[in-house]
Amino acid sequence: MASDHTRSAILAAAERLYADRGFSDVTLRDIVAEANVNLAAVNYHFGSKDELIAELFVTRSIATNRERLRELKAAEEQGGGRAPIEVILRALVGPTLRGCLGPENQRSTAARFMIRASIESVPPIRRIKNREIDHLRKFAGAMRRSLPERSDVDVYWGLNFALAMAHHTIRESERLTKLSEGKCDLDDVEDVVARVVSVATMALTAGKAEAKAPSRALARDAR
Amino acid sequence: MASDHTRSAILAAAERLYADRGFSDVTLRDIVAEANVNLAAVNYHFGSKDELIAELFVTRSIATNRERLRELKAAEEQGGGRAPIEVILRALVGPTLRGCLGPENQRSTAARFMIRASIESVPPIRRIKNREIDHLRKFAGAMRRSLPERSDVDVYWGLNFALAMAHHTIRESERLTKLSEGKCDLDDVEDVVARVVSVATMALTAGKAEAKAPSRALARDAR
DNA sequence: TTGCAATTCAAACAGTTGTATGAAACTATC
DNA sequence: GATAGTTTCATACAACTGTTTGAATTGCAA
Repeated sequence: MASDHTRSAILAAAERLYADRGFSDVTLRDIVAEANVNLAAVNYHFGSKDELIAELFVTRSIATNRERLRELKAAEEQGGGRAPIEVILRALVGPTLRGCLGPENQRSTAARFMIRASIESVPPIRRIKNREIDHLRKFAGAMRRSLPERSDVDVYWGLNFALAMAHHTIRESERLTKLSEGKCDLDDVEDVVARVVSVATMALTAGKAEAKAPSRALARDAR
Repeated sequence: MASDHTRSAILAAAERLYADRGFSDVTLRDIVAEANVNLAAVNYHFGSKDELIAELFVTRSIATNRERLRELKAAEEQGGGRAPIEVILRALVGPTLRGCLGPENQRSTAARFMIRASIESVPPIRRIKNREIDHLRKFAGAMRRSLPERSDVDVYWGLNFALAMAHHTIRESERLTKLSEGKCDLDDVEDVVARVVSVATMALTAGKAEAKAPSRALARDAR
């Protein structure tokens, strides 16, 4: 078999362009130009544009989920099946935040592509996306084990809010910087992670006896 | 001057279609079919597709902002220039949540259109969107007055997280319903508002002496 | 080297998009 | 009721989209 140079060049170029400019205004001609391959190569190697996008998404989805689950599993094993809620939340939002924020040059194309995918929702991705629910269910399970006294509804809402803060902060990072006139430092990723985890933890533990909401100072020093 | 029947039919049809299906896959031909007008009417009345979208967005943006500011102003006047943080947050996220969630038949096309606009970010809207920062600044100001002991950075982060929870919940309402197997009731809008406001309030008040985070029970009964 | 399959390539295709045109229909004023 | 200005209409246009085609080229096995 020949080297799949062309194939992987297309994948890399497509991911980069989609991450930078979104799905809606990146054409096959943009991709093949960036990859320095012929236009027909996309259909030859992937069948169609949609199948290219789908392959990209599936690959990255598996990788991201594996990374998140690795962190989660490590935490649960260390805690004998019950990880602290902060650690679970950190495993949930940390990888994505770290991949999408921080200094320009060390942002991950893969993470930014995944955020685009979660935002723009093109047909080929929407079709696959249902699987991610199974993935989130694993986190919901871990959170329930960590907070057995909490109702399921509250846990789901906490999970929802944690993802909300992480994704929205990534999506609107530019606006937040402008609004705060640079006072909110989006380059300090670990501070952002700490803030999101802190608020989500409060959301999940407030109103209970053992609600030990991490102080703001703690969140800020956690870097 | 003649009645602007055609003009407003186009605006209404466009808003409805954009709200339902997003900007990317609604064509001018879809719009004129829905509005029962001729294809050329759009360019005759608005100049171009982009100007149609821009007019739609500007109109709705002004209306939404006016409603939010009305609630905010009322609260501040009643409190002598200092509204409780919960009330400010409610004025910020309440109108949007109420317009986008709740029973199918009473959802507002306008609100759903605005959410689309905040999600998909097409060029004509992106150009205008900077004004919204000025609008958010007014809320940031009110929040600072309400929590004078809090640092600016914390206030901006709180504002960011409040919007995050509201918008993300709207965007991913379907997924949350599926994930929770219907346990999270997205039709109970006032409960959703209460949860978002409650968590955002905690985020803004935790770690301080007067931090009286509303109990979960309070949030749930606030409807 | 010869032969064959896999890959690349330029070119063309069919479909859709937003926009422009010029004639027709309407509306109001005198 | 003729006229001038506005609005509607069918139609055409040019640009762009993803995809297909068939010939050229390549790489490898016999």
